[in-house]
Amino acid sequence: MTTTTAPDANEPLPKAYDPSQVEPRLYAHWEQQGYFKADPTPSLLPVDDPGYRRPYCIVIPPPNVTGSLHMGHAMYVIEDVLIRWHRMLGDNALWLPGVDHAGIATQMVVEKELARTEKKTRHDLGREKFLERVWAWKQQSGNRITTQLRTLGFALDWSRERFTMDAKLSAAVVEVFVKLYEEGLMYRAARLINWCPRCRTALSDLEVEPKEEKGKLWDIAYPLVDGSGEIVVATTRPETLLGDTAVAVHPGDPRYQGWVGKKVRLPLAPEKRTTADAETIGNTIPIVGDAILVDMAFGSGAVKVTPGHDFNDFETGKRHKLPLVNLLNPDGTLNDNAGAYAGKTADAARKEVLKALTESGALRGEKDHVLARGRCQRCDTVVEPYNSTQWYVRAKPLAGPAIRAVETGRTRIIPEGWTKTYMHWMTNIQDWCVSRQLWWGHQIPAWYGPDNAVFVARSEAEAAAAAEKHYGKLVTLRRDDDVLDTWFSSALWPFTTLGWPEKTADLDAYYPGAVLETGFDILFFWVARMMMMGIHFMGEVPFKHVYLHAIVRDDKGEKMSKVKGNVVDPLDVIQGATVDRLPKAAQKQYPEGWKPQGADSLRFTLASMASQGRDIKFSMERIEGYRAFLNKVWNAARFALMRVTPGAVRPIDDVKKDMSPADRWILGRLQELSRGVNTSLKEYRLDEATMSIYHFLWDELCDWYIEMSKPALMDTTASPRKVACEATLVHVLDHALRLLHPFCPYVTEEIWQKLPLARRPAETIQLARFPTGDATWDDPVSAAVVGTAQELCNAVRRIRADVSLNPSKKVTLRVGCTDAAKREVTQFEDALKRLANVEAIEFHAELGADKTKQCAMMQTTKFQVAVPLEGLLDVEAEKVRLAKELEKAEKELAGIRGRLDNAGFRERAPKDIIEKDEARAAELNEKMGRIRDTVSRLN
RNA sequence: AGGCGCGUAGCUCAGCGGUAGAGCACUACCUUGACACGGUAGGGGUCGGCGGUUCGAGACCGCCCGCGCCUACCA
Repeated sequence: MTTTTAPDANEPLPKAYDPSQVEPRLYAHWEQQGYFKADPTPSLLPVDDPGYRRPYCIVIPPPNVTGSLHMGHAMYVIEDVLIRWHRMLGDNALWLPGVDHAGIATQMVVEKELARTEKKTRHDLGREKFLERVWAWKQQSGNRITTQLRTLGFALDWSRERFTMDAKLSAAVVEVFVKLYEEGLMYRAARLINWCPRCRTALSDLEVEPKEEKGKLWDIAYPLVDGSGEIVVATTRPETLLGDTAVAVHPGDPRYQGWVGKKVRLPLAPEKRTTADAETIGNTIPIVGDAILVDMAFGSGAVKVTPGHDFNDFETGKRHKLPLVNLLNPDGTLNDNAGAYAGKTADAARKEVLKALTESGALRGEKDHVLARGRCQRCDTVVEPYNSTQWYVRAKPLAGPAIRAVETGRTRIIPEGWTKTYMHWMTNIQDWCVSRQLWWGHQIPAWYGPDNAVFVARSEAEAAAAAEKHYGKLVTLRRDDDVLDTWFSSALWPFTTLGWPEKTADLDAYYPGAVLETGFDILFFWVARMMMMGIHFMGEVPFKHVYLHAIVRDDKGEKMSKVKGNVVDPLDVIQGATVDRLPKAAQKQYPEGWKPQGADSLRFTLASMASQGRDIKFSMERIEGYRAFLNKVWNAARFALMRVTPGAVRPIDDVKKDMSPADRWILGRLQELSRGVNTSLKEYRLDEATMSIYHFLWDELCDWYIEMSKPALMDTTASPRKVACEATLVHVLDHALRLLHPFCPYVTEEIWQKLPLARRPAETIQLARFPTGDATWDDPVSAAVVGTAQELCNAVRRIRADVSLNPSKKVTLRVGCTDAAKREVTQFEDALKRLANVEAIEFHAELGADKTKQCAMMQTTKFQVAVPLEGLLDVEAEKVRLAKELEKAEKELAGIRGRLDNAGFRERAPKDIIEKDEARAAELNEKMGRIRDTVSRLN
């Protein structure tokens, strides 16, 4: 295996950058060298100790252990950028990797597999054998995720990799459960929950997705028992009438004055129904008055009340002490309370109920109605409100401190707009149902005695001891079958991963984390709950910042999902993919499949799109564009390595006196860039940072600095100017690569290792200091000089293009300008000749008529530029061209004039704005005068 | 129903009180000794609509239209 990071410096770089030749080799080397491994020791020293290093910790949002990364996960690049940036700043950075057991999702996958291959259910196997299968599945597929994370180049400390079901983390979950129980924050209660009949488990509110569908609203007449009339109720679920235990009307409704207290007979309902309290009731139910449930204006103003199968009705039932009739079996079929309909599914029962009601004449109307039904987030099955006994976390006492932590700024949410959403949810928080009727997960540490007395304990032995004390004798205990919601263990992730409940050095050094970075879609699921648990168990917030990034969508803006078939595997982008692996929509556009783009291109693209909006649309075109950018950077380095004298260059401080204005300018720009990148990163503006790096490297370094430096670099002897130029070029590349490194670790490391640096500050670029800007290199004077040269160069190029002069044809230049401008420009004469392909430059104070004859002319702020065309000049075309220039200037001047002529503007606008406008107006006037002059000479 | 967000060049998106920007795409010319994954130049926008604040408004305020998301409810 090749592990060298310092390939032979004499070996020229390949002409084009090929990530596949670089990335796997470098990652293996980095990991082997332990560059990602963190050590808490320096952060445990006193802050004023010279060895102290500020901790900077991010725990990864754990992906599903048996899943596979999709483009959304590739957004981890944000965390990698932050970690690499802080490590280079000298902070003690830890990025802690790990995976999550993903209870329902994983169990479902294994159950499906079991059904497919062996035609068995988990019950056929039994709990123990089934769990063995899941663990085997986890072993088998668990590596895929970590391989993907490595391929993306992430600087994760693999020595600290965690899994939510590790023994230690599982023990921590039990510890939290027991503590919450002891504090009265964990309780068991019977109430309606969301039940997925397919998964056969309870779900939390957040795991239910309401989806609109077309349905019907039926009117059904219930006859009064005393025969004095009937009451018509409306319902979207007629079959639930079998579970009705009352009809509610508004107490103030004139239509029903005196009806409250009367009884109606439920059509179709069996004569004996068993309530949740194991009492038997019949099929006559009372009319109750309820102002909360009933809206007089809706329908008939009378509502059937089904406490067993509707959340509002459940509350109504409590208010009026109504019995609760459960109609459902756990699999969603109707039970004996449904009488003749027992054993049928709800849908089948509905049809029959409607038929029977029609026949009896009780059905009074039917109309179309749009309603939203909750569906299981995992399997899309319609979720039923279902009465059952579950474990709950009392949320309000935990939410209070989590609200205050954000109010007081101990945790800051970025972008700020999400703060309001967080507050709103926290303020209206409901108790959290945490038990799930699954097998894969953390089994609830509760044991039940013969009389169902509950013993919550850290172990079976502890529970047995408590039971013995309670009963005064040994009894057989039965453990709670259920497991905890996956998000319950995820909520503990920021501290259990660091060793809690043990007091570890990691916990001391790295808690609270610096930032929690994730998609906004799990703000409630995860972020809010980590806040509550972190504060409660650690006494301190789990992280100082919460950065919520936008969601990656496909190129049409749709959320990526397996169902839609638009999921993109980041590895397919990095390594390339055959056409059959592409999303359907992309197959037409890329019939040959995807070419490999490399991890750096993907990383840079995602970082550049990580703006503060809500959507990130996946775009292959942009990735291709940034691959071209990295190739450009590669070639700039290739050029430098080919041109620079072999051996180490001098440090820039040694050659300062020999530097050209271009050298000083690019060094000044580098400082400005360094400051800008740090500022942007501090505010999580990765998009801004990538844009400024891109602009610097391509537009300023490649297009101007390198081009301007070529004459000096081509010197055959080691002239002072050449030495200074080489030092500058290598220094700028060194530092620009460091700035780019957090985004593109591979290409930057590969190039950096080959640079002939004066001083190599570290064995890897990821441990080199991140540039923060050194103001002593700021040089506005040189910047102005370069600006002047660019102005002249641009004018010549523009003339060439405008008169369609072959770019390869050399021209002579006549320039009219002040002595000062001439002095500036002559410092770049060689470079200018190259850049504009000019043979010779004649300077004049003023270009008179004799000098502009047969010339194409251009007037810039500082220069009159004339290109002699000896008989080639098309006078008419030239007139048109100049007229266009004139028009452009006139338009600009008109705008400024409009402002300057406005009395209000002159009175109220700041002075510097007015002065700027006046100066520009004067410039434009001068320019226009010269253009008019030129035009008149053409005639 | 309430909340949030978005609507700027063909596409994707920055800008958020002082002369309309970038990338990609497009057009013309160019195999100049790092790079055709390149170079040079260029075209293209009454910044969703209507009002208001201001000397000045994509930018701030109000209303409206369109799209998206979240929360809650809909017998």
